[in-house]
Amino acid sequence: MINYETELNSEQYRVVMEKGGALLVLAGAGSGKTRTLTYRVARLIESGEPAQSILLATFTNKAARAMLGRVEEIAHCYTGKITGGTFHSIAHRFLRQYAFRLGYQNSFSIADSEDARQVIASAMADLKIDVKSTKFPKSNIIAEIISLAVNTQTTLEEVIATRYPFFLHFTDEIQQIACLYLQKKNDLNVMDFDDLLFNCRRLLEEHPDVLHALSSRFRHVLVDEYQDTNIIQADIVDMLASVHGNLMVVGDDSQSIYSFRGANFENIITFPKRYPDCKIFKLETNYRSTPEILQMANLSINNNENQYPKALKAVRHKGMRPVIVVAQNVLRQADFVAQRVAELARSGVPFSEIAVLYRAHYHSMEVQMEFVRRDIPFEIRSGIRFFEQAHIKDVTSYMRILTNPHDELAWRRILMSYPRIGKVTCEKIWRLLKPETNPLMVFAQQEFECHLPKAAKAGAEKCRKTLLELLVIDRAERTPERIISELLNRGGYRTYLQSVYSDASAREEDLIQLGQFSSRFDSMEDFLNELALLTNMSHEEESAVGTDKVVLSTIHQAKGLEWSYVFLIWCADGMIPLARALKEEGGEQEERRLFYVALTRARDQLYLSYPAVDYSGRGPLALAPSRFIQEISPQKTKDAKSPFDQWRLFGD
DNA sequence: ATACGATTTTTTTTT
DNA sequence: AAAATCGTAT
Repeated sequence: MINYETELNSEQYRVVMEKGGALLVLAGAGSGKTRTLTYRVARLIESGEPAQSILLATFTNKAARAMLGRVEEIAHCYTGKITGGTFHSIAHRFLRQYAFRLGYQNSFSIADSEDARQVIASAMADLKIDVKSTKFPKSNIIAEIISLAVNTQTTLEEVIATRYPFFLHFTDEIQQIACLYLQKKNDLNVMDFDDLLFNCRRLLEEHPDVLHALSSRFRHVLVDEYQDTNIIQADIVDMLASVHGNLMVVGDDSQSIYSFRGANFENIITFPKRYPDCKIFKLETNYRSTPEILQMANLSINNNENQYPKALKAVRHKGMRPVIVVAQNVLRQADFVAQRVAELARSGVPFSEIAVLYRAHYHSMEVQMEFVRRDIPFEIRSGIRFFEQAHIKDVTSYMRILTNPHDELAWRRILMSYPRIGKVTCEKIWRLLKPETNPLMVFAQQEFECHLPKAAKAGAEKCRKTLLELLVIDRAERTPERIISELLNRGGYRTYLQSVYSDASAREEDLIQLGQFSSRFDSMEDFLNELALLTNMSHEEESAVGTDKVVLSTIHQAKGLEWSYVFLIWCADGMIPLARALKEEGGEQEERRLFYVALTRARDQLYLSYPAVDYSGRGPLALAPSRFIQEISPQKTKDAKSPFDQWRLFGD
């Protein structure tokens, strides 16, 4: 039995023990939000609620795994039957079962952002839009526009008018592209990330029997990070909780930082209007940070309007005031961070207690180089995600062809990786293969080559041979692991890697790891289906417990995490807030929330640094401190009440 | 006409 | 670092 009263404070205890109904929990940063959610799930299980009747939506799959793992520890139970994960992965699970009700084949595959971009690019090519002479937006921008329209449930025109007004005169063309994109996705039997959510809602809306089945099943629906949900996600939640009405949403409107992908913190603001009988709880005791860090964070976020009034109380003892570090230039900034990290490490601080945060991935370059130079171990949590790297996509494309020979996107990728096969030849080949019942078998025949242009024959033959190597493997032994080893050893992929990349051996290591990782899945189909929704290997997370590394991360990816020592670099105006983000409506407030999230990650010490001069552009550019620092600065310097100290690093 | 390699530009944030 | 662009070779 868990002793809830001693494990939780009174605020948390009330939330955990509350019977049910609509519950809104406003949880400030560091107030034990995850703990509360975890104990509530444990309590539900302990009080006899069957695991399969609980749904827990979190912001990352990792968070769901961590929470459920913790529930198992404290409640000594099995949580495998709890439906947990991101909205995308939950929606995916429902759709695997019911996609045919929406006119999809249940074997639909998921297009990640790169796939989506490529389909859009091909739609643009079909429509003969000349990108060059007219300054027409690139395919990734079009993808963004289309995605935003879905996620905010507005028209394309509105999205363009509010966020991309300089493309208004292209509205017609963009509409055509969107239309063709929709059609192409249907032809390909794929859903992009947005379709997962949109179709999930459509499923519940249009099929009352499915809605009834699912909403009867989920007696308790819990949602974490509710401030970062969009309209579709909120609708899905409302519908899933409609039978039993036990819906608990947890969030902090001050930490809403995902409006760029359609998140709308109105969801959390208007929750009491949608559920007039809801009970509101506040967790406002901060256990994480020193009073000094918290004071600075509170001071900053108070400059925002339209938020729930909050008063985060610190319980920790006095600590060090946050420090603003003005460095002469970018290199000095990196030098400072590395120097300080080394000092901390020498005084016995584990590297894993330190994080370097920044607004945009490319801000981390100099620090990375300095860490390498000084042999400081670090782990980067931003930039290209593991599963989006070229070599990972290459080998999984072979697997996709094997499991589904009609997977056009996979064929394209594979074919174009061979010499003298480019866009045009690839299309020619696919035109021949598409109508076949089994394109793979046709391609594997030697006679197929007679249809091809001379130049492409050698490449196509090589490709055919590689595929044959894979086809002769016994069906039972056709695991991702086996396929990877065949590709490397007999399929010539190792040679290919070496010829294209300078870091071929590191990529090969990745592939071996990928093979091992895949063994957690029941089948290759499962593995491939889940792949698009994964960001990094959970393998790494577990090994990370034992490894001692400094974390380098964007602020976005640092959400929900904490460290004893936090460095926030590039705190110059224009970098945070990012100049580009300020152009959006409400951009400054969102950037301020981002700043708030960054500050509240720190437990003991917080360093905010910026270079006084930036040499990366054309000519030197003098930088001012972030407006978020200026607006909380005291009028007089060296004011005893200043929320921070200031150091200047100049000269040699 | 196509494919490819050298050169230039351009970086927000993510499921 | 990766993508877009441009000129050259096939």
